[in-house]
Order: sequence, then structure tokens, then C-alpha cells
Amino acid sequence: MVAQRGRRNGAGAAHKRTRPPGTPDADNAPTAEMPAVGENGADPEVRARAIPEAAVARLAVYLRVLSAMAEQGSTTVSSEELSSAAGVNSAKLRKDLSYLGSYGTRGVGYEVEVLVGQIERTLGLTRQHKVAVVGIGNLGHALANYGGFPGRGFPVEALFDIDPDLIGVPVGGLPVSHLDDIPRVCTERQISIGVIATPPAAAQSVCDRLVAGGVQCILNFAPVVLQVPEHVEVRKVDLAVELQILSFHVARRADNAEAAAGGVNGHVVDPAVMPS
Amino acid sequence: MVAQRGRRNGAGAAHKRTRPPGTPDADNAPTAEMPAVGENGADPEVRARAIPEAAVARLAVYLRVLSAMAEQGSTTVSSEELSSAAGVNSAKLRKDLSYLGSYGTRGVGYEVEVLVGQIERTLGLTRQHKVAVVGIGNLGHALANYGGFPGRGFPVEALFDIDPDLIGVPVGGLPVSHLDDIPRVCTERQISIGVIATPPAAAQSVCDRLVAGGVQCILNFAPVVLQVPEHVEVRKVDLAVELQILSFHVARRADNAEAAAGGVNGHVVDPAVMPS
DNA sequence: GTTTGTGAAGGGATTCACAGCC
DNA sequence: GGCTGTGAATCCCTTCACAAAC
Repeated sequence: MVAQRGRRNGAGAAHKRTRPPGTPDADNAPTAEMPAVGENGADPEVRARAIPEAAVARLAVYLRVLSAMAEQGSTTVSSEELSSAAGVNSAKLRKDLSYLGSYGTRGVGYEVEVLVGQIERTLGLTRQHKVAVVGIGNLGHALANYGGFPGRGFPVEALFDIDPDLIGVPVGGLPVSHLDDIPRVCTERQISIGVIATPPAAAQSVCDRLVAGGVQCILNFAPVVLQVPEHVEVRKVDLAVELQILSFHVARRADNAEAAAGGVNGHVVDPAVMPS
Repeated sequence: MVAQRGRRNGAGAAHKRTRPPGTPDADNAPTAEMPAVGENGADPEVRARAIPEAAVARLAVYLRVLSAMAEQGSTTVSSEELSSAAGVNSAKLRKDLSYLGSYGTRGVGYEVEVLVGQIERTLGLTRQHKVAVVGIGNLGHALANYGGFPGRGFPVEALFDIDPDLIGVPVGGLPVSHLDDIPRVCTERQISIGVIATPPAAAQSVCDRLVAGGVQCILNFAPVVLQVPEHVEVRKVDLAVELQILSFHVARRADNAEAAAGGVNGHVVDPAVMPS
């Protein structure tokens, strides 16, 4: 087969290590961290302009920073400026942008508008992605009221809940439908992204219905690991995990402070840290 | 386990590349993706029991799965079971667990309770981490009402907002204080984690006040890149970025489908673009 | 002079595959 | 027989450093 990138070419089913037929992959749902970009079930021979997953995430950040700059009237930026505003280093930024093509001018920098356009195109933001929100509790409300989600392009076009008192009630201008109608409504309205904001116990069943409704991407706020068929992409936002990661860093820091106890070094150690 | 682990022996301070003295690093704030775990300003000679950042995130997931299993009465698990429930592969799981030490029994598996205990210890969940939530809008409400956050260990002990109508009003049993009081209150109550759920424009200023209040970890829901001193750890949860990553995958998938010609596939909305 | 774009080098994380132990 | 623990290999991402372009 083709050159080096094809480590995955057998991807379809070939060497996936004896997989119990029920289990839908288990390799997905990558901790909201780093799913390999070539990971989905697509044909490998497509000339992947393979842009690393990590870079994709950063492009979205650059886009926001650039939009803000455009609003303030900047017309060009250097990699140095942009990178520091985005919180990365300039080499990384340049490499990321290079995946889009060559849109900079040496000795000068990048034209803000050109970059915005190219990033939008690459991220697929020139299409519309209709969103459904499931679970209209506190979080669901918050999401529904974003009303058209972050900078247009992601219109919320369906809301679902199981609570009879909520059915039919408009939230953010859109009436709430019942969970049972998820497949039908999603199909009818051509929903492409489903957002799960239900309690954990309901999440898997909601997910299944979304998938039945043809939804291909799911953003999961419920603290459960969803099982999905392999053509469905899941990202998860997990509060508990985030807090526990922070906790880990606090702990490590405390340990380090202890270890460095005698050593006088320029480290700001608040002596008030809670001694367990 | 003996000295064997020493592949990092050359790791001394030797090659720390000349860093331009002014630059405040810019290396931090890593897209909520993968900050290197040894990256913070600590001394390199601390005997790091270096556990990879990516593994830390997964440990939190294993912990949740294990807790559920314990509740259901399981007393032991194999790496195969646990890994598939957690959505990773078993080799990765075993490697992750090996960072904790050797707590499995060959030919048998792991004892659920032992694992829970070890993960909790490693993640620093044996201490309490007091949380402050800033910005009591829809999202802030949702967070405050979690009431004691994911499985105890993260009690919410302070709420802040700028809206005069909210000050003093109890939310989830805790009265809301004013933004101006952030530094004082955080210091008094020994808050260790600050959660920013404000509109983007307010986020940086809120962040500064949290830092002034001695908060060392920040979980940022506002769509801005925060600038913080290097001893402060930031994680961010960015809805727009998540959606745009999903958008990218939809787009790529559509491209692939096109390329693969035949093109009988799910719906991928019209090319209704939004110019400028 | 400045700044981009990119091969090449370097590090981390994942996967493989098997030795070691039950 | 089964399952864990882990070196070694691999892959991916980041960083370096410099040639090319303005």
C-alpha cells in the first residue's frame, strides 16, 4: 500500500485483535484528549491532508484570537504575536498554520482575514452544523440559551428532555420535545451534532437514540464512557476528570515542595497549604 | 521494582536551551490538551515519579468505572474488563496502572478496592480541594448546584458574581459574594481551585483576582486564553473548540465520502455558507 | 533587516509482544 | 490454562534551527 502513513490500512477489521462482537471498539472515546486523526472508519487511500488532531484543537483557538484581532482592526499578525496571544510558542503556531497551506508573507506576517478564512474552511465552518441538546436541566438551559452557540455556525435546532412538565415549553425560543422523539426529530431536522447533558444513567440510552437519528457527532457532558459504533465521533467534557487532574497537580506540587524542603530556591510555596 | 526505570538519567539541567529572558514562557495553557507533566517551574532534580499527563486523565476515568463496579459488588477485575469499560485498550490500561505500582495479581486481575485506593491517593483525592465558582449565570448555577461536586472531595465553598441583585442570595445553600471580595474570601477560606464561568470579557480580571487570592488551579469555562503566572495551573473547557473539532471531523468525513465517490451516505447539509 | 516555512532532531505516548508469575 | 508487568518498537507531536523569501 501507499507510503508510511498507512499503518492503519488494515483498519477496517483486519488485525483489530480479537474483538468481542458486541463491544463497539472501545478504542474510541479517547479521554477527550487525543483521538488519532486518521482513526475513523474511512478509506485510508483518501489523500489525507492529515492534519494532526492536536493541531486541529489549536486552530480553533487561533481562530478565536484572530477574530478578536480583526474586530480590533488588525490586518496582519506575525507568528510571534499570534502565538503569544494564543498561549503557544511560535514554532508550533507556524507549523500548525503550515498545514493549511502557505498563507504568510516572509518578513511580514499573516493577513488576518486570509487566515480566518482558511481556518474556517479547514475546520468545516463554512457548512452549518445543526445541534440538538438533550437534557434541559441547569446545564442544558445554559447550552440552549447560548442561542446559536459559539459564533454562528452551530444553530441549536432541537431540545429534548424526559420531564413531562418541560415538553412543549420553549427554552431559548425552541420547544422541548420528548426523548422518545429523538430519532424522528433528528432525522427530520438533519441534526449533525448531539449534545448530551443528562444525568449519567440516561446518557447511554440517549446516545443510542441520537445515533439512531443519524447523528454522527456527540458532545458528552455526562460522566460516563459512551459506547458507540465506529462511525460516530464522541468528544467528552468531564468536569470530574478536569478537577481530578487539577487535584493531581496540587498534590504533586505539594510533594515537590516537601521534597525541596531544606533547599532554598525561588519557589513560591505557600506555607498555608492544607496539611492532610 | 528496582533502579531499572532510569531511562531519564541524562535528564540533568544541561540542555535547557537559551530562553529569551522576557518571554513569559507562552508554553503553558496548552489547549486543554496535553501539558507536559514535568513542565512546570519545579526543579528537575526532584525525583519525579513522572506519570504522564495523558495517563492522569485516564486514571480519573478508571476511578469512576471502578467505583461503579465496586457498588455493584465486583471485587476483582481483569485489565480486559476494566479497559473495555473505560474505552481504552488493555495494554494502555496496564501501563497506566503500572505507574501506580504493582497492585495486580498475575493470572487473576486487580482487586477493585485496592485500585480505587491507589488511584485516589495518586490523584491527591485524599485531601480536600475547596472550590470557588465565579460567575453565577446559567452555567455557574449548574456548577454550584452540583453541591459538593463530583463525588465528594471538591466542596464548593465560595460563589462570586458582579450582579448586585445576586449578592447575598444563596445558591445551592451558599450566599453569593462580590467579585471584589475574591482575593480576601479565597485567602480566608483557603480555596485551592477556582472555576471561571463568567463572560469572556471578565475572565482575565477574575483570573487575576483568584491568583491574588492564592488560588493555584483554575478551571476556565470562558472562551479566552488566560495569562497566568507560571506556578498556576489552568485547564480549560471550551465549548466552541469542542464543537469545531467535531465540525472538522464531519467535514473530513464528507470529503472522504466524496472522494470515495459512490456517495450514499448520511446527511451533510447544504453548502449554505456564511460569507464574512 | 525581518519573518515564514520546513527538514531534522528530540521526546512522549501508544502499542507490541513476551517474560514472569499465578 | 490465564493475566499482569514491562522492555522495545513505533508512531505522533513538538521543538530546533536555518534556508528561502520578502
